[in-house]
Amino acid sequence: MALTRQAVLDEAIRTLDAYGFADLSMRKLAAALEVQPSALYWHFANKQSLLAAVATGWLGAMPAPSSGATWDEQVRVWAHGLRRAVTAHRDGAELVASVLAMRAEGVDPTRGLVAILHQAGLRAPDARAAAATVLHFVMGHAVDEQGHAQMQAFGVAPAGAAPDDPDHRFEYGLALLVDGIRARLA
Amino acid sequence: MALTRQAVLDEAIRTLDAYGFADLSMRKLAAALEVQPSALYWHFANKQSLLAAVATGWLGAMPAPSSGATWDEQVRVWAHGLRRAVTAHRDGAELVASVLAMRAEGVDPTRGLVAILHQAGLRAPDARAAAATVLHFVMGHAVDEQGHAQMQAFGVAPAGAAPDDPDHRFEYGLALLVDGIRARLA
DNA sequence: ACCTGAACACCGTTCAAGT
DNA sequence: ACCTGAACACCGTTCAAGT
Repeated sequence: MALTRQAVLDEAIRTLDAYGFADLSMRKLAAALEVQPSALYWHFANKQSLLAAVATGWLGAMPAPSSGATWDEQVRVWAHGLRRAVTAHRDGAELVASVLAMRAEGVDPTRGLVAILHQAGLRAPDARAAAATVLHFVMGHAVDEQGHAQMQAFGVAPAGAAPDDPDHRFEYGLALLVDGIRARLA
Repeated sequence: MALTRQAVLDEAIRTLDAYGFADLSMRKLAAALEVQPSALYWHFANKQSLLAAVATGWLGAMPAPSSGATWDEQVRVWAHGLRRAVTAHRDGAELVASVLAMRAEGVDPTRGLVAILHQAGLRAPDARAAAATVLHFVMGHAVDEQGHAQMQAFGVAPAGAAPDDPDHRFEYGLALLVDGIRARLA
């Protein structure tokens, strides 16, 4: 069976789930596919574009904004959708964050949110700034949450007190952002 | 002259400024110090603890909260202080973000901010959640800003329209967060 | 068109041995 | 105490050559 672009992507996600982002290498991936490392470079220009393709797949599965709801409900749905999309796989948030950091062509989950905020009444530049703020919050939270889960899984629990519930922290931060946006609409 | 812990740290920052975070390796650093790579492991347990020490140095230089001001002004000063601290050197935000992600012992810039927010009237768990929200915003923005500056420096300008001013985006996001916190105090 | 084989230029880290 | 030398177990990527 010929090696397919999609087969590489699927195996990359399996390798990610099995070994984590730090240990997701082209060589490990090639070994899992029973192929030489160099074979991967026929299907992808380099590792970054492979990771970008993985991230694009996840982000493309985000739910479209439901135009029937109020702007604040739409913002909440968008934020939860992004969080779900990037935390569905081990170290997914870290992978997506790394892809966003290198600004891969056309990988911008923010577009839908900008439209929502503009529709709500924010000027275009303000809508972009507010959307970036929400994006940074969701990604930062997701990376933090997954990294923390990873520590516990390896039994490296930090010495301090019991940490706060991630779900509660997420809801609190999101509510705070929504209130901040509301203040700028009035 | 004997190799000193501080000398290693200083040279690490110089190497960072010269080559960027991705190309900051223990071997390059050793070469710059005219020493074998293994010599560094006498002074630091591993690369992560060296990076943690660099980040700790930067974060330790953040201005202490000025207790004479209103809470919102203190939050603004804290956010600007963190942004300055992590963007002072090339890829500084990325380095600090990576250190925060691995939860190095005692590297938590959030302590001062939590105190400010608790003093302002937020319950302790809410103060921690709000502080984390501000932290994620500042770090996300700083990583984004420095990554973008890097692209331009290498002449890889993206095709789209002219990007918004980072300073404006930062001020807007910060004002939004402050308003959101205010809404939860009332 | 699609993949192998072999190489190039790197990594972080360990550890015996030297001084 | 502090560093060298040499090794171990890896990386991403390129490229001629095979089929």
